[in-house]
Amino acid sequence: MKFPWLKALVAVVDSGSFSQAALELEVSQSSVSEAIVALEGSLGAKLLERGRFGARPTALGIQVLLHARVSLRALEGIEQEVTLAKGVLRGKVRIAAFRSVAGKIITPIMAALQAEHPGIEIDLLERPCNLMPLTQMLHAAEADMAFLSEAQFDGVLGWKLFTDPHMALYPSKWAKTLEEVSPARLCSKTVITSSDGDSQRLLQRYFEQHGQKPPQIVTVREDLTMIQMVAQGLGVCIMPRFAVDFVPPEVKMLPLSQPLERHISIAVRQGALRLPAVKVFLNMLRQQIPHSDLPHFEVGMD
Amino acid sequence: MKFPWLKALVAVVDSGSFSQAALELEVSQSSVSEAIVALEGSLGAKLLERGRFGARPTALGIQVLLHARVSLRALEGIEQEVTLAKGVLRGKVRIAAFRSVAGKIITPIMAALQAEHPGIEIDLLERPCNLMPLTQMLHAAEADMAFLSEAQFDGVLGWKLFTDPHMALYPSKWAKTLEEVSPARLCSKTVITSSDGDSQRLLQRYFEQHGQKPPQIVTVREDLTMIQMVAQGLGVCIMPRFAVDFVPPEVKMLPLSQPLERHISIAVRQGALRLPAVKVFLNMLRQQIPHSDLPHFEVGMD
DNA sequence: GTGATCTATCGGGTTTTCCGATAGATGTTT
DNA sequence: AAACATCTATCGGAAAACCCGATAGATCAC
Repeated sequence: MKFPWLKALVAVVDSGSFSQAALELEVSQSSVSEAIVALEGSLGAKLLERGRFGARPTALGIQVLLHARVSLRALEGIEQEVTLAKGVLRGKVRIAAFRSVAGKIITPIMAALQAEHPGIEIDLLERPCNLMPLTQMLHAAEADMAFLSEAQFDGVLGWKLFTDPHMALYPSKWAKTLEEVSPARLCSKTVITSSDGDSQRLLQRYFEQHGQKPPQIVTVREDLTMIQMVAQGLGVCIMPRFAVDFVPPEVKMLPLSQPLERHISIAVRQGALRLPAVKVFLNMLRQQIPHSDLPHFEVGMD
Repeated sequence: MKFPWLKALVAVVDSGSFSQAALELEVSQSSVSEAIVALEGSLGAKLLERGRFGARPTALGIQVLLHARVSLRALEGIEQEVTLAKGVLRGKVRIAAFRSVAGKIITPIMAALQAEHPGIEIDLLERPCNLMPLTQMLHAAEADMAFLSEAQFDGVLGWKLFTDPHMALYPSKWAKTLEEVSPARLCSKTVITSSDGDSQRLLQRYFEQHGQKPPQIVTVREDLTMIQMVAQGLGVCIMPRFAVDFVPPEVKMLPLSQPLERHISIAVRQGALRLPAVKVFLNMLRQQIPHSDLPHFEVGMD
């Protein structure tokens, strides 16, 4: 088993083709091809399905890839550990997050990190959080950390950061005196919510729980579009407060009388908790968010 | 970074010397030396302290080792995955356990495993459970699983298997009619317990909790010796029922009126949960122990 | 001092790795 | 149908890595 073989495998799967992988790895295409052939030969099994389209992993390839990623990531951990011992910390941190978190939490941390540890590079893997549970990216070792919108860590380490209440965005003209919005009142309106995330599912449950027949729910992708729809009087938008960053005067943000909350949490791939860069990131995060459950991590030798 | 370098590093640290490592790896001593020199050179840091004694890791070396173990173990995972896909499962499983568990739980599983998956090899790392928390061996990737005597998983995955009540071993002649033993009664006797495990600490707390001044506590290493001491009338022995496998007629086993229990659990290094062999082991364990919290693990592609 | 037991280094044979060039395979466009 | 675009596979050769045996150097025990 040779290290470059695994790097090639991962690069090919990530980029979708041998030639693309070669570019990313900055080696020749023949090298990549030979590496894969050697790897498959040494294992005695086919890992990639090739074709005109490029290459994709076989069922076995997917399983192997998982271990390969772990192995390679651990090697990066070695380098991080060494550079840390020399005084500067350098290394990559891969974070899976959905948009609102990506923008509001991670950006300031990136800035702070830039100042304090310029060697740390953040790979932000932005994914809609309904597509596939972000925790799965941890299991597959595709990411080191994942922000979740629920405090459900299936089998991975995680901590709750804060609770984020959903708010109602009402057209101002409908809500001159209104101070809060009851489920019953919402039912009579068209409800607009994000198609990202699992707001839609949450809302369904919300109305069921409060004994209301769900109103018409429209899902929209862009936050700005949703708000503009509200401004036009097309309906009421329900979205997490944290995801709202601007409301025009035609729109009024109101709390729900029956709260609907999500719990923003962070989950960590256990192996990643050994990486100095990850520990530093988590410490920054903890500093950024008061009252979270996050403990402090000792970075360096223990 | 080359894998043989890491293999050499791990072997050297595990065996304590370059030459010993060479024997274990079945390569020449010069190879090992060259590998370590190359590794240190490529990292630009010293990882091993050499001397007449052999070699031991520097502070940095210990950190690096941790990642190295993870990386290599993941490689084994690749091979396991491939052989599994070919129909037979082969691979090593490293288990940290204390003696009573080692004997009574693991042995039958080994037998069953032998029959069903003869390719699986079990590395039993038997440690007294008071010396260092076995969970630490998981963090260091020295073991894949660890049996614990408490359901305290600090940061690692784990499940409770069963609760194990402590029993009193009384000289039969003192206990003709006695059916159970109260803390008060114990106080008047010399109490004998194991020096392995944390029975001693448990007992201290036990007496404090039940408002008794602790009696004289003698700790002994060998279970048989303890029982023989009881048979001789030298005192009363308190030990977990699970650790008792034979009592002579001169000794009577009695329950405690105020229960003192330990919770036998199993903890898994998260990365290890990806290894097919580990999943198979856990499934066997689950089968062996009814009513545990252990879930079933799907082995194979998912 | 002698010997035992370590690690480090050197020279050389074998294998691996990597590259550029090129062949083969397979759809797409003209 | 021919030419093209875009993949992966293979070949020959240069450079590098790997591994070994032999041997040098260091350090402690006696």
